[in-house]
Amino acid sequence: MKTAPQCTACPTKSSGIFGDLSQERLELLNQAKTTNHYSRGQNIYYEGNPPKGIFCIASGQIKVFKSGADGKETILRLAGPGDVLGYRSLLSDAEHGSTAEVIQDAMVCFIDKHFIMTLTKEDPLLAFNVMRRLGSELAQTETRLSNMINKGVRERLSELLMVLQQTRGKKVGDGVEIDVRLTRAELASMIGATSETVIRLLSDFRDEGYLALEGKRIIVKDPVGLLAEANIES
Amino acid sequence: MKTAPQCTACPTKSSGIFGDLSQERLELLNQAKTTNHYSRGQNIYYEGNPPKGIFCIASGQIKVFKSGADGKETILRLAGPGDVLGYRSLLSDAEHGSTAEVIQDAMVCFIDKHFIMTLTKEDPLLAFNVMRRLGSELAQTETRLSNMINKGVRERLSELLMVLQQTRGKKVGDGVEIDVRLTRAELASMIGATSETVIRLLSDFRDEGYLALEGKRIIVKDPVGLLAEANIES
DNA sequence: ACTTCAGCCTGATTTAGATCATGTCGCCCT
DNA sequence: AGGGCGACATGATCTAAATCAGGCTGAAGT
Repeated sequence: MKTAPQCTACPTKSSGIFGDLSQERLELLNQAKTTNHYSRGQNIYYEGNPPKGIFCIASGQIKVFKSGADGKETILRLAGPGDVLGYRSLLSDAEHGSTAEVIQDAMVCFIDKHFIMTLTKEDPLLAFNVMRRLGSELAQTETRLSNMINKGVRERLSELLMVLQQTRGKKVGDGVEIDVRLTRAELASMIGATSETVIRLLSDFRDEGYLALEGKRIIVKDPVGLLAEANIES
Repeated sequence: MKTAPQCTACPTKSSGIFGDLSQERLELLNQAKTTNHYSRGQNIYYEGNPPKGIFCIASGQIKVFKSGADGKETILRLAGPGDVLGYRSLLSDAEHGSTAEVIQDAMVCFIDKHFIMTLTKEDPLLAFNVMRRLGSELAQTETRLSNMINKGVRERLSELLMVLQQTRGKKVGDGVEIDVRLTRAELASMIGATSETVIRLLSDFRDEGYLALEGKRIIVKDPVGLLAEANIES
């Protein structure tokens, strides 16, 4: 059991929604939060559960997904350090519309519903940060929806790889490694495809020199070529 | 030219985001807004334009859509009286990610960017209403995304018809008429399908007794049967 | 060490829905 | 009245990607 982290010294403070909080409020938040460690495979909350508060990710990686009728899951987004989970359901006070599962061991702070709601009402800047986040998630989801409709799997996969490379990339000798361990099935469920199709396309991309595949590692070697495949408009 | 409407007496006040505004603030808003009439086919704003403010719909129907590479459009949502357009782009101060086009003659009030931002900062309840709306739009879009991935066109169409029937339904003698005039192509672009497929499925639904089709009118006669087709989980 | 099992990979087959082609109907415009 | 046009309709193909069916590999468990 590690010592509990301090919000006042949280490395994700500036990138999260609490970056603009005053010192006193941050101290209050620090008192109010509780911290938990989760390991790969554990769930933070489940689709259908009533929301009890929000989760602020200090470290690790989490996938947020919906389960369809036949159990097939659709990954809505990945969340890492600085991201906040569960505020959407809180606003409408409806049950969670998705499940959050840890894919890389994580440290996550929990903030009670009542506390965060009060804090948000008192602090317009916090409210604005939340709005901005919701807005940007909405924009992203709308783009994905549009991509689902008028792009093929190949384009969607290359776009996903580009995004992952930018947001989760780690420079290695001969390229940029995607630094989240995702199975092919998970990649597939982020773009609405099957694992077989993703496997085939990854091999194609490797054969075409865009990627190197070393087991679970994916290293992007030719981002420019890959981007061209994605065929992004605007 | 009709006389300009008064926010203080706006019939959509309670359903819109300004329902909780104080009398004084509402009066300020009333001074600040400008009102425009648009007829079918006119655009309120275009994808790629910088946002200048928000649009509050007093009457009429508007479709909000994204255009794909080949010009194929994806309708993101329909907006009617009480709905507000354009605040998403305002928050991130990015260009509009979609186009808004009038499909039924509309009266729309425009509120300047600076004014609405200030108002939102001053009024936590307004901020909350905006957040709630963003949250519910996000939830809806996430559900649509998930449906795109693990449901067939038939299920998506019946779900859409159920939603339209509930949100835009008008009771008629032998059922509920969907009271927005949408072309088959527009229906198609709301569920990621082609107009041909939608035409075929509508005929099927009619043959199966769920609907009556009279030209452009769609009358839902058996919502229970239709709902069963939609196969909605949870 | 052997078994098990999940993740990966590859090939063959199937299919939902797109695309293409063609025709009809009602509506607006000279 | 005729011509043009956009929406609706229906049949015939085509195809991207799912599904099905194996088989391989490496890590975990007994």
